[in-house]
Amino acid sequence: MTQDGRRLRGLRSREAILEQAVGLASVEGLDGLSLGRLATATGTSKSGFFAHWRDKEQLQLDAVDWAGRQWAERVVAPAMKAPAGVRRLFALHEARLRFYGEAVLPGGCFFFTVQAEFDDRPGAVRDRVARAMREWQEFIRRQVAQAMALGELAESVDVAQLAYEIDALGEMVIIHSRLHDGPASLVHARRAVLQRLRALCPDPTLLPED
Amino acid sequence: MTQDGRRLRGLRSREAILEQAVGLASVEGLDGLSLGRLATATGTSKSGFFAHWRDKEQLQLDAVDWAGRQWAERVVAPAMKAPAGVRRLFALHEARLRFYGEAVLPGGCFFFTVQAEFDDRPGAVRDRVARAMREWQEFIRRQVAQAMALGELAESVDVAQLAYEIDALGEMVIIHSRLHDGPASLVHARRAVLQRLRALCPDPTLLPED
DNA sequence: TACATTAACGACCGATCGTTTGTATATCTG
DNA sequence: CAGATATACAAACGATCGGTCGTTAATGTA
Repeated sequence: MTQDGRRLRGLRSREAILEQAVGLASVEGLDGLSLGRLATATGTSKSGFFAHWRDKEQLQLDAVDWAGRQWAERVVAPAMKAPAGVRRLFALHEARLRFYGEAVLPGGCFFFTVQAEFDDRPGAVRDRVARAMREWQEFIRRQVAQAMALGELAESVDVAQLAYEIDALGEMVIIHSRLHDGPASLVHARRAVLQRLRALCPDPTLLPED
Repeated sequence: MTQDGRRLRGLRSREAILEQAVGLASVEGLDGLSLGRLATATGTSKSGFFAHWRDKEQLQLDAVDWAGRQWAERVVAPAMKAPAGVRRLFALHEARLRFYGEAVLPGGCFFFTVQAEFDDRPGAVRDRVARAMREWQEFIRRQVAQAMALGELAESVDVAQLAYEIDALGEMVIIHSRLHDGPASLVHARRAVLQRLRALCPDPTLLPED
């Protein structure tokens, strides 16, 4: 298993295809994305895909995983550098907004598009997406709980409730920024969470003023 | 223009088709919805559509209008019965959650699905959807401004900011309730807005406690 | 009554969909 | 080196897509 030559080339093009697939799917969805257009975008042939994946659904499942890894690297990892507690919680929110603002994906957010697409459609893809989103929300809840354990959030805080609000305010940026106000919604989403955390934090100086 | 017989039958089936189209589109989107499946669902033939609409896009535009009227009747109108101010603002939020909770549309919310579908796709449908959503958000902002004018909200409130938060918390219910926690997200969304309004209202007794 | 309009249909069009098949070739394994 | 494996392709499959055409019958208008 020297993993080079033919094997390595296979892995490389596999990754390249998945990257393109995630980008395109962030715009038109995982089902809206057709193999023909994906082939054109990657400069390959439709039939070549079936050397890597049994059918379209397998490719979709791998695309979900790839997008999850990208999110972990570009959003979660940078935020984890901040000290645990409300600062890390807010860093997480800011990292997400930065990911959107920098237009890393042409459609803004892969998971948002795919959630809206599959939330009513049973199947393996929906299950995989749901699991990823559950893990993400569980992760936010852990950060909230940790901040509370550190005494950086009022004891009256409902963990699930606050986690829900932070996630909702972040996710809605996608729709609002693309359909109308553009960067203004980024500002709204940032301030909404910042003010909320400052109001609940016994030591507001841990967070920026505005 | 006696408006009966042939003419009336045309209007009736037109409305029936649009109702089906909005329901189906709330699940699979306006483009995801195919004319063949719409024909099956309405018990008519594909080609019959072209007696009512020039092409698929015209049907999509009318579907957007139809969904807007439904929203006005089933969400806005009931809320307007509440007295102006924070009570009407919260009634609006509750009416929306009721609309979702009662599953009036099989996909939960037509506009949510269609926004996610068209936010990156230029064209007449996108413009129509964007206009409808702008009007909706402008409407929420007017309710916030009115509540402030009535002295029912602290003067420090940023109108656009609060309106954004209320809308975001309401809209995110669709994804969360369908993909994982079900009715729990309805509770979260209700409490989030209720607590926010109570905190900003000089006379919290105007609003329910929980 | 005579004529135009309208709703609705079945049959069919070219394009595209996801997928299968067969083939050529480069790379690994023994 | 020999033989299995993996990458990638062109060509073609049946199904479905949005849309056109010609027709039929009921209704509206004169």
